[in-house]
Amino acid sequence: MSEAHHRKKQPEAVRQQLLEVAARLSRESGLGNITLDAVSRAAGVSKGGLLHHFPNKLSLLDGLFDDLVGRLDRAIEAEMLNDPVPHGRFTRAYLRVCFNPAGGIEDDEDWKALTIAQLAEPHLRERWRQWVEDRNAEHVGTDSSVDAELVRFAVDGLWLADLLSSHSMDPERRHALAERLVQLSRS
Amino acid sequence: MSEAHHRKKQPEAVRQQLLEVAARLSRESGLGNITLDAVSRAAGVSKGGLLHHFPNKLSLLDGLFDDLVGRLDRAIEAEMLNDPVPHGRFTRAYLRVCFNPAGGIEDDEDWKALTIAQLAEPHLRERWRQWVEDRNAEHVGTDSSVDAELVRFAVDGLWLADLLSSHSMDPERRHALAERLVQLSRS
DNA sequence: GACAAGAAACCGTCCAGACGGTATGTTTAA
DNA sequence: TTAAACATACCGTCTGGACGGTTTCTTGTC
Repeated sequence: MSEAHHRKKQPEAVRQQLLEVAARLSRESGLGNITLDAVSRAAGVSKGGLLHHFPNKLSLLDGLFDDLVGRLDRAIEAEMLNDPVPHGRFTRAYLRVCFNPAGGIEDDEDWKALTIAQLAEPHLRERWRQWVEDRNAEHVGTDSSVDAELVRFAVDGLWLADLLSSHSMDPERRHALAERLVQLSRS
Repeated sequence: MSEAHHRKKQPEAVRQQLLEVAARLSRESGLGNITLDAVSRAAGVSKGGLLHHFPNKLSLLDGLFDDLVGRLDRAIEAEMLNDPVPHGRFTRAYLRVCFNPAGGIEDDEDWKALTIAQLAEPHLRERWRQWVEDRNAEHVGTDSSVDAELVRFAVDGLWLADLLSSHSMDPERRHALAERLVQLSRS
């Protein structure tokens, strides 16, 4: 008859907590190396409790993906609402969300490392592929120019560099680069 | 008294075979999920044999990294020898090596997936970070302009897109993009 | 509003298999 | 003969997850 057993039930909070802990642990030791034991322990939940929310390990990883993509989608959508120019709108929103340190998405460092970890898992890489494909198809009318594509590639590259580099880039240079990319997205 | 025991000894070939198999398996199931058993079995070597070449799992992963970076360095260096213009030379070589399907590096698909997998492993991510930093420092005199940096970012982004997309990009568009990037590297 | 009754949200235990690694033997090459 | 290049057997630990309980929440009924 443990104390934990008697605490108030708060399924959504526990679920979120599990996802956050899993994300943090995967940053420290790699997504493939996290264990249900470690996640549940660090989240203050029994393994049975974890397995109640995510019936197996794969579904936990999928949950991580869904959560991340959901936040990303919402952040992009919010940015797009502030942009009156249709042409290249999605590309600019993508740029701003990925570019800004903590712009639109919380846990900036965390979610980058998490994304990379997901790209390494073949199953989740396929889901990312699908996401990119869907986004491109969705905005094919406004964001399919060569320039727009180039901008998005550069954003991805800088995103990668951000993840790798220990010290962030020179802010001024960073800003200049961002301006230039925005300009390219309008051409 | 197994057959394998009696075959001719060829340590270097076995070592290379182990690395290749490990790379292939990591593409199929993720780098963190490969096992010594699976690698040794698929390579036609006993686990003891594998552990003779790589005393533990970490050293196998490091070996994978060393091998990949070595090939990358050699391919880049070869490209640089063909380029008479000093300014932006490293960036163009980087571009050509990463851009060309199977240009300079064999097993094109394999090594891309492997790189991503390595970026997911914190320990190897640090080693990649060091590599990038060293290359940038080495060519700081010729390849540190904003444009050069932008080109390298775009290359990384396209490299990522290549990895994700099932069907490769339209060759014509790809070529146009490459031309443009080369041009940018000269400015 | 009371109250049964089922569903949902957990907990604690246990286990079969997998995994990394060791210890030791055997064969080949120098 | 010696060292390197393998093979075989085995061990301790870890891990996913199945399972049966216990508590809280929700819902329908009166």
